[in-house]
Amino acid sequence: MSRFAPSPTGFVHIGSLMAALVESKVAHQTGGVFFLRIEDTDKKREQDGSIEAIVQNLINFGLTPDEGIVAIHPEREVGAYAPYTQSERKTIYETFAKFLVAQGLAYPCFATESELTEIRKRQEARKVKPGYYGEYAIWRDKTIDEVKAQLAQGKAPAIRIRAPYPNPKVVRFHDHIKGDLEMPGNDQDMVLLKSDNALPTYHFAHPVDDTLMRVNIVIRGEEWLPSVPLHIMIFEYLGLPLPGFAHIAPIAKMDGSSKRKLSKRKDPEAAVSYYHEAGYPRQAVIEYLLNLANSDFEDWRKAHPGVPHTEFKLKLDHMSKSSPLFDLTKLNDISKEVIATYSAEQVYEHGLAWAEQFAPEFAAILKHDPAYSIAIFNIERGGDAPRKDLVKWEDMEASYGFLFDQPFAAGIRQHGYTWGKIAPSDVQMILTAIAQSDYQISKDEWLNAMRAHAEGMGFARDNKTYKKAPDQYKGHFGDFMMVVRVALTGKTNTPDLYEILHTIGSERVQARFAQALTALT
RNA sequence: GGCCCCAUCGUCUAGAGGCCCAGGACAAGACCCUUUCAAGGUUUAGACGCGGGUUCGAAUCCCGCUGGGGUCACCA
Repeated sequence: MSRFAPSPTGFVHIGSLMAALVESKVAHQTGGVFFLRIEDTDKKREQDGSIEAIVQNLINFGLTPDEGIVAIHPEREVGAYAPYTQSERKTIYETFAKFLVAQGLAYPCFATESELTEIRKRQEARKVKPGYYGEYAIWRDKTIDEVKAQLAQGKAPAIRIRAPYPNPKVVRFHDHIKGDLEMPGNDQDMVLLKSDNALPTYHFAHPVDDTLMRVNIVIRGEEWLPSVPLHIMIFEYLGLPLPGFAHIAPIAKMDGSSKRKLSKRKDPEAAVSYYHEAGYPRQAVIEYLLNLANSDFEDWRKAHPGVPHTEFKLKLDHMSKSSPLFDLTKLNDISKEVIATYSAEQVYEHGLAWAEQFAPEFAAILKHDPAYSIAIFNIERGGDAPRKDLVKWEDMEASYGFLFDQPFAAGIRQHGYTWGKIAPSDVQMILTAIAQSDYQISKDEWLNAMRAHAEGMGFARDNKTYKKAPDQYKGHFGDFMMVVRVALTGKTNTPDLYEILHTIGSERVQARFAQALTALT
């Protein structure tokens, strides 16, 4: 049983997606349940619509939770341990807090914000460690009457834990990623329940909820590592069994000469939505993340082509202890490989889904004649050497748009034809000769026919021949074919010409040759 | 600054005392193939942060240093 427990701040970080991925995998490969719990105890930071965004992102990346908040609507909540939204669990936390107060393990604190900053200043002046502890914990040993007096004035207390001071015992625990760890025990009287709304802090909600919801492994970001002693203390005060822990190193990037955690403010690629918008197939993002999590994933992928990544067994103890640098180039490579495994139908389906959301005009073109679109995506696809030129759906129009009439026409209007070093008169000669030629023959026959044309017009039959005596030729066969390519596509780099010819059909072929010819005169 | 974590090619990493003058992938270079491009094939360059131990033997174990990161809230 594992959980993904984000707070609804309107932003899903790529590191969170990594955590959710690891959580879901670990739960599923041990026959457990992966659920989503919303940690909305800080009402100030909450953003409208962010719960929907979280669920949607999880669904987009194929990490739909089994329980908890599982869908946007209509039936949002599933599972036996509801509610899965912390603000709806208030009485539960209060009950646990009362239990602690009754035992003298927690106490009400009426310290104001200004008193707290005052304490901090004093600690700074004395050069002692900051915080609410020992002699600085001004409400630690107040009498019941003093508490009642505040209450009578209508003041609401925060509930703080009574930490052992000055000699907390050393905490030893095992982390499934980091290994055996030893840290000084907590001696700070941390807040359990907040004064303004009596909602719990993360530190308190985590032991309570994860126990009640039967979480047996807590997988979360490494930023929580320093507060593990506090958490363990709360579990012990409450008399609850400890879950397992696994702390994931954050994903970082280079900023000048220093490394830092991917930042929500500075780095667009920190947002999970970035990948969705750019049109990276979800499988590519997930496989990239899997590769960061367990680097032997790529060996597994090579050995098991076509097998869904859900079959891959993730090993927590193989995860890196240090922060990896995010590498967009590597993601692109993986994405290219992923798309290369897709059938033409799949490319059409995924590409269209992306375009409908982010490029509606191109979507309309794709949908106009689905069979034609699929035929286009079928060029150089399948077989042992599938074409690997598409990284993400965002690039689809640039790479394949010219095979559709409207984008082709628009491209010519914008850039015209780029004949390069071939003289216009030669271009005309080539096109005139080629325009009527038959291509309803095998590829080899067609290429031979083209080569014959090329040689007849003074082009070298191949690059090698040309290089031996460049002065004797107008160019080599490649130069000749480039003229055909540009006339047909308006571009200098395209997939295989023979396949293009057959895919776009003789009507378009004729029209395009004719258009190029008129453009010359 | 205190506490904690971490440290192998540019990047992600393999490596659990001899299998390692350190292996793979991405990126870079070269060559081959080739109707352009993208691929594909072959190939080159590229790392154990430093200093001490332990040991017949250390990338691997221990100590110190250095460097990087995280965290020190009534945010999560």
